[in-house]
Amino acid sequence: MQVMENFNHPCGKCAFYGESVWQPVADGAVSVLTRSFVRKDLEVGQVLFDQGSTNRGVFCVSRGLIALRTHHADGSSTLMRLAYPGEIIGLRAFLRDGAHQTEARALLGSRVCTVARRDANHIVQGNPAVLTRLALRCVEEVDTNHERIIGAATTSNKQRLTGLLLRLMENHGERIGGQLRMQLPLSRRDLADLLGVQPETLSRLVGRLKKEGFFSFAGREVGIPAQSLSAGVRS
Amino acid sequence: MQVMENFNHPCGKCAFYGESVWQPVADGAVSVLTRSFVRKDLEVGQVLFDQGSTNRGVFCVSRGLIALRTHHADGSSTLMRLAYPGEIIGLRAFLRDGAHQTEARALLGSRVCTVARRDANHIVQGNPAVLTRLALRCVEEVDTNHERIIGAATTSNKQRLTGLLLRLMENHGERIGGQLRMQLPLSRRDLADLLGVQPETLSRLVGRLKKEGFFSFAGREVGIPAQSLSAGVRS
DNA sequence: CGCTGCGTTGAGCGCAGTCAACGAGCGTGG
DNA sequence: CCACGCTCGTTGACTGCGCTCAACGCAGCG
Repeated sequence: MQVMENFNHPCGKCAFYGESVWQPVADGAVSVLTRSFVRKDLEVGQVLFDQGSTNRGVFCVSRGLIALRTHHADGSSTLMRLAYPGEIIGLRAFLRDGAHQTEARALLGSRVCTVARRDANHIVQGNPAVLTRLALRCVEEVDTNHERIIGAATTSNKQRLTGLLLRLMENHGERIGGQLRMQLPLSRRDLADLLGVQPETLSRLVGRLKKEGFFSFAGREVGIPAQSLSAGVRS
Repeated sequence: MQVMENFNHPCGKCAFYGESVWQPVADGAVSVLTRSFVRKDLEVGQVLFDQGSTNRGVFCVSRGLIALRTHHADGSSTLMRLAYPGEIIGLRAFLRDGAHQTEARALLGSRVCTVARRDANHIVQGNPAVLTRLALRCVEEVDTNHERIIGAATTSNKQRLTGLLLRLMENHGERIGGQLRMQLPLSRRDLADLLGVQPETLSRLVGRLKKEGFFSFAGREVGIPAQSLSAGVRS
């Protein structure tokens, strides 16, 4: 059995310790890590970092849900990514030592663990295994983007909305009677942004799904038959 | 003035030596690098690696143009990326030590330099600066994907085709009289794939651009007024 | 009370997907 | 040599979806 706790390590009690990018840190470096390790709780809607701001460290989501959004010159915005617990955010800006391309905002009450830039750099230089893990996170991000690009090119908006709702249901759904129900963590506008369509179009897509009967909608409440998810739906 | 050549280093005579991911390799490690360094010339249409094949090393484009394409279960495919000289390909599969998600095929006569997987791993472990450069390449890939996703969500197909043609013109255009001309390295189908539209739609987009007068098309020959590119067109 | 943001609905329209047909170019094989 | 099949690219006709503008209901809040 794998060691799942390490009481000296700041991530030692985290549910994602095994996959933590800081897990390889050991010995003397642990004290450097602990020194600059900050847990920060975020209210719904609170901003962790702004688009264009300079990176202040490596951020790891510990609890809740963070939206990464880029704002465009014309005032519109695109929701690029949802970051769940265990995921790293702001990684690109950290690695290139530059400005954040996205804004990070809490969609739910959240906790984010930060390792300050200076110390994170120091640790990374002394421990290549950490850099390896960071690079792998980056690779995963490319994978996610590829899936999104391919999805946009090969599947209809209705299909993509269905897939998105099922994925959200996996993370936020609870069984209530014969139904799986969730409170959507996203506004309609955010859902539209994720699919790359206009809010009006999203509203019509939702209407079509509702009419087809599988999904039920009431505001941000969404429900589906309870056994649907276990039936091999891909994340 | 920066040192642009290093006769001991296998990349020493390459035009992209300064930015090479192997540039930090020095001393004894250079011999390891040199030992497993292979230059391979590719004919038009030749495949460097297949989708699903296991990674054999780190590939760097030295000359020509490589298309990275993913094939889908239904037989269709999506052109994910064009790799120009100086760019690394197959990086994700190398970092995660897994199968390639894309097929790499030469669109022009090309040269690709390969460092075999085993030695590349060895070098990376002994030299964190190399891993840092690899991670930065990965970050750039995420940036490119973000631009593509944002472009798809915020601009029309006609605009995106225009932008794509201008970028291609920067790389392949030659001044002939009062015109900038190029031979497109891509088929119509590939252009359509890059934009995420059907071939018929691409044909009509080309037709519309031709009618508007700025671009001229004759098969794969494309021309624009010569002064257009210097006028601050963004890549 | 009016303001603002969110979400929905309706009308109109342009564009992209789909299916089909066709021509040009090219290599193969009789 | 021509016939044939093939890929590539274009064009036409049709359909339906998504964008745009507009109006409206609703809730929260000053």
